[in-house]
Amino acid sequence: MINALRGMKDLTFEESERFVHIVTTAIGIAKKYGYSYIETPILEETKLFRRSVGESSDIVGKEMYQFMDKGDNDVCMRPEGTAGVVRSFVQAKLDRRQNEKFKFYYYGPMFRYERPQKGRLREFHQFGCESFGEGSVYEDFTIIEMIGDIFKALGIGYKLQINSLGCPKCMPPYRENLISFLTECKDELCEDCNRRIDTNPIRVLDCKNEKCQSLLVNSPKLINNLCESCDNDFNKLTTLLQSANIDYEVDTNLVRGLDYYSKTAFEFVSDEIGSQSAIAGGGRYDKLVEFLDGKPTPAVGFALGIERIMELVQMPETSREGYYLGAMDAEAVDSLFPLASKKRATDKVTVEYGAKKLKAHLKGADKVNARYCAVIGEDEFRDGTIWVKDLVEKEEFTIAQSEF
RNA sequence: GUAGGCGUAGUUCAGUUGGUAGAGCACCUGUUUGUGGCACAGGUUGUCGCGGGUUCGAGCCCCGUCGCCUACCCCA
Repeated sequence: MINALRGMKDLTFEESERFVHIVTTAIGIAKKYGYSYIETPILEETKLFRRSVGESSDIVGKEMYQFMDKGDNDVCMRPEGTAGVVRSFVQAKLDRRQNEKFKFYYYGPMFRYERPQKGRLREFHQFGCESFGEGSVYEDFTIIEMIGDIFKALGIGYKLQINSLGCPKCMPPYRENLISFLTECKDELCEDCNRRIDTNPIRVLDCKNEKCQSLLVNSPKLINNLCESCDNDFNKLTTLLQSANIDYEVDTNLVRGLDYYSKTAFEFVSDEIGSQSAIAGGGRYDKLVEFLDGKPTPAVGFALGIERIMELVQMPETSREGYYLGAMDAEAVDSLFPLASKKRATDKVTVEYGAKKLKAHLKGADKVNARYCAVIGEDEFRDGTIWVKDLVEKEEFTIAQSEF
């Protein structure tokens, strides 16, 4: 027997229904916010992710599904969605159309070569949105509000954490500041953090090590060292969230795992799904379009993890629906098909091809959760009629096949 | 990559100090020759993950291996 690869899952029945429910709910809301669908390839040149996601991230450092294809191209299964959308945006020269806004939503599989655990798969699915050309913090607010709408529509509880990562004006001086702080207490920090001081000092902030965290209480906070523009935007964002009654907490240690974020960063978390608690994350990435050879274009985006959300949504109980058609004698089976074709114009129809006893048909109708069980037996076949039973109201009647 | 837990029927699981495997659910049949869900009665289903070792004898003990889960790391 051949099994699915490690960290990859098949979805069927109730699970696949839930998956589709999440995607269609998110699409409906994204459309109301003016987003249109973008489909980009799953396979991209590896350097796209090296340049956008960043060499220092774990995603690029050790989690990429990367290989050489038959044409000797260095390619990679996308580990996240934003890079491909931005690449597409630049390739279509939409960056040249300054003053225009572009809003895209996407969904599909992402791949990261990690150890699977609860809420973490090697192939997983994200729904995401990217908004280009709008530098206003109102757009950051609107995108957070939209995610809130999606979770509300799905009936999911969450906590929202926000932070500002600053911009090229205020981040570098802060970074230097932080490095000197970290260097001073270097000996007491964990091994990983010592490595991070050189590779990505910002990441020390969200180290899970308790001792590190206790030392970091006194570390300089970026939120207190923002430039005027970043500070104004962050304050505006919190004001907007408050007036919209969206609860949030400022998490000064919230650092997104991808290098391209600046200014607003946010994460939606749930405490009901194990240690992989982020159900959505995103932020502003005003410099990424330039990094990928486009004209400077501000942008904000987010992605939500469909499998993680699947753990949280309850589907309404399915009710009986449609028709089950069967015959009790082999020669009557043929006459089911025109009836099925006709009914399918408006209803769900299941046809049983085998001749069976009435009892077996009734059970069959139960099994496919049909509302009506319709059977042609000996009498009905002779008379050109069909027997129909409403399995909910327990009413039954026999009508001409032409009236079915 | 590291650590812990678990692999027995379609499924959820039990299986004593080692004596050639069991239950619920599901499925099939019947009680009812044309009336479902409920009830009752019967019935089918296993390379005990795989390979080796110890033993008269291994689901159980030992070694190895593969897989799954959880956690670290990191992230959606």
